[in-house]
Amino acid sequence: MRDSSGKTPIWKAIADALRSDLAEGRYSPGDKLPTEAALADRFGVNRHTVRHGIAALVDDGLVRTRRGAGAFVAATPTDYPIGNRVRFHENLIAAGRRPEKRILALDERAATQGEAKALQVPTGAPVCAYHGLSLADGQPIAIFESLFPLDRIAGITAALRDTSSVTEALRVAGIADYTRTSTRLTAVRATATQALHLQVTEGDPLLRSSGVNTGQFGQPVEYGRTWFVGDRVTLTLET
Amino acid sequence: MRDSSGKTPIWKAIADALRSDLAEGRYSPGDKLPTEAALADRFGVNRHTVRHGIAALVDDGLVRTRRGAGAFVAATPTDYPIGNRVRFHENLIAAGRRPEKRILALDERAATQGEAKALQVPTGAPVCAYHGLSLADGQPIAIFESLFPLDRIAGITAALRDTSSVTEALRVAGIADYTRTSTRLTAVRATATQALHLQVTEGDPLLRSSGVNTGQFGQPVEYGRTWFVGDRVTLTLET
DNA sequence: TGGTAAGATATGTATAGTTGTATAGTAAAT
DNA sequence: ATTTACTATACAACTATACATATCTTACCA
Repeated sequence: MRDSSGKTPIWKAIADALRSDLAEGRYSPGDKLPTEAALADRFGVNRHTVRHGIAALVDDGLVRTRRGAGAFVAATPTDYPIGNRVRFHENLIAAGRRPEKRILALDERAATQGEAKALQVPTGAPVCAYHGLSLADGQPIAIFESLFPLDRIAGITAALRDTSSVTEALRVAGIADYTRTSTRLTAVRATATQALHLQVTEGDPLLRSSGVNTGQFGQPVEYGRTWFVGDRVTLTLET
Repeated sequence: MRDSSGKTPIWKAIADALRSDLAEGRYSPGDKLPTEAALADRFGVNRHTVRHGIAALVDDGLVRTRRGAGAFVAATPTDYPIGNRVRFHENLIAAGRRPEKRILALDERAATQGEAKALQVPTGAPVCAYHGLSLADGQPIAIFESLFPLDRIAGITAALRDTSSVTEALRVAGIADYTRTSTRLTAVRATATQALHLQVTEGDPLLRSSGVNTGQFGQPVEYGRTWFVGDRVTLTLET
């Protein structure tokens, strides 16, 4: 790697070396790469030169870095710019209630003004807040937050803890049938905390879906919001 | 160059998130906040980063912590800015075919590979490209591009020049009835030229809707894409 | 009923390690 | 002379882990 005909920059040689390591399967998706200091020792260069090489991999989408933690092999070593976006052929009605979930928070609290309005309950009424992360093939697809009015659905919190399926939990809690009244869609920027969970960069475009599900007599039983990663998800509306 | 993290410090983002929770009334004075560990899970960060955020709230006098007990709300912020509200609503079915249009370009050219695939014509087949801008109250709402296969619809270009209404133009061109097969939605960044037309900043989140309209015998007669400004539009899906 | 001890929980503190950023400097190529 | 590639150093921000200390909960016993 030292003065090899002086043509290729050192950082590019390092990037290529790491790239071939990835191609050989030496590291699996999610694995942590050696630290910058270790790589600097191994290649006999300055840490910044290694950083330059890693930055190239990050730019290619092969690697994700996290301050204080390390550099990790990205979930999808092969970039699917267009083809695989459509893999999430989910019906909009099912938005956010598919398998492969990770519960981030599940608690009971008082409804804020906006939430109360959507659920048609008085402000401050007790609600169950279900906050989580949806993944596909280990890759974050969306984060969601569902709110259930505890006045109408009593045991929903415990039910959600068991099943982690909204449909199932509602059924256990006594809501056999429910329908989505309307869905609203818009595009927003990822906040810093959203970006952390979704493993994107702050400010990246997200597709926000919000809607209310109502029970048999038109009473709201769930107010749900979902933020999809624009790069990874295309919602398909069947007519 | 391109790093994987945003600009706002994570601890500050967490502090802001908690602050807005307080402002929205999720927690009342005297209430106990979630534990540091729970918040660390929720935000996907280390416990110390959460502590840093909470420390900021303690410093502001909003929160009081007691070792071994938890963090409790001391006061609620009064001057926390609430996010800007959505000002316009559009029906998804009417996406891109509302009055108040401004034609940006109307010409005939060869279809690209992706466009040809959507229209089910050979690559390079002649199409009519209808490019325009939708406004409401003088403010740009969306830009759209509709493509019509000239092999199937001959006089569409001239018809569009007269009416500027897609439905009307198709009727004039001999397509009396057409239906939208499916609509696909995702979020993208505004390109420089899109940003210019829409009077937003490059990189702002846009809601992209794409779909195909098919004629009486299932033949695609139009491939349309619309980019809505996320800040100004919420699509509402009626069920 | 009431008190106490044990264990689980939760915050506080300490230390070390890792990535991100900023600044300055050196050598070689253009 | 300016740019480019790399080195060198220092510090900031976040992570990881361990442990101390205060509080709450529960069970047990008198």
